[in-house]
Amino acid sequence: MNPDALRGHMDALLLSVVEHEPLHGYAIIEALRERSGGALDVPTGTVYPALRRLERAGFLASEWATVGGRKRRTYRLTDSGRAELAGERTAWSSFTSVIGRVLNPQT
Amino acid sequence: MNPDALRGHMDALLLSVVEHEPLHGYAIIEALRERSGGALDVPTGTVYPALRRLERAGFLASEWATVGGRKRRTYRLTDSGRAELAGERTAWSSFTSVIGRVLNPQT
DNA sequence: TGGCTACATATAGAGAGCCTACATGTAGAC
DNA sequence: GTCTACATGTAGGCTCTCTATATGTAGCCA
Repeated sequence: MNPDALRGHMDALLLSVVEHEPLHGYAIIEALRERSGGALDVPTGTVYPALRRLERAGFLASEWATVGGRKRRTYRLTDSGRAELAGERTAWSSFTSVIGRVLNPQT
Repeated sequence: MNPDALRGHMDALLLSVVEHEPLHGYAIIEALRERSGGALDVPTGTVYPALRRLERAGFLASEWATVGGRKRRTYRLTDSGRAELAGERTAWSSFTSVIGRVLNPQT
């Protein structure tokens, strides 16, 4: 998967993966890999800064937990994040529609 | 349309628009606008450098023409570009499939 | 005891592409 | 004489994703 293709869609992916259950960074990466059938293997250098950015934006909230001696920062979706995710889904839908129409026009 | 969303897809858009007829930069911008129903309004500062990049890559070839006293640089798809476009279409298809599955998983 | 793997987070710096803003020029309408 | 449409191009900035590196715990195995 070409990294550039993900530009501007990473936020939606991250928000959607914590929609129904709070997850920590490492688990988020695994969830993305599983949901995509292995196609998405996002490096930690992408995910951790992105999560912090989304928290700064108010879409996520985090708290520390210690599980089995290991520290985790667990992220959950805020109300604002939930609204954002809905908007991202709509945007994704119209995005694919527009690009699809240009790429494969039925003449 | 969020500019970042287009990242990595611009090449496919440009190649697809000159697939069946050579066009010059200005006309390419108009064609993108028309094919997208007005949703895509790509600035010249994006298109002209991108076209040059695609020519350097061997996917497009250009020649100058003068029409009505105005100079145009007309771009046509090369054989290599045609192959690239086919690849981009396949990549687009799998890209939307993967992101769509993550964004809206049917549980 | 030492080494390896899985788990877990984080930052610095590079790379690349799309954008804004600006520069330049012709043709035609009013 | 001014404005709009047509037409191309560059410089610099912005932002996101990636690679590479750093740090540390827990558990397994030899």
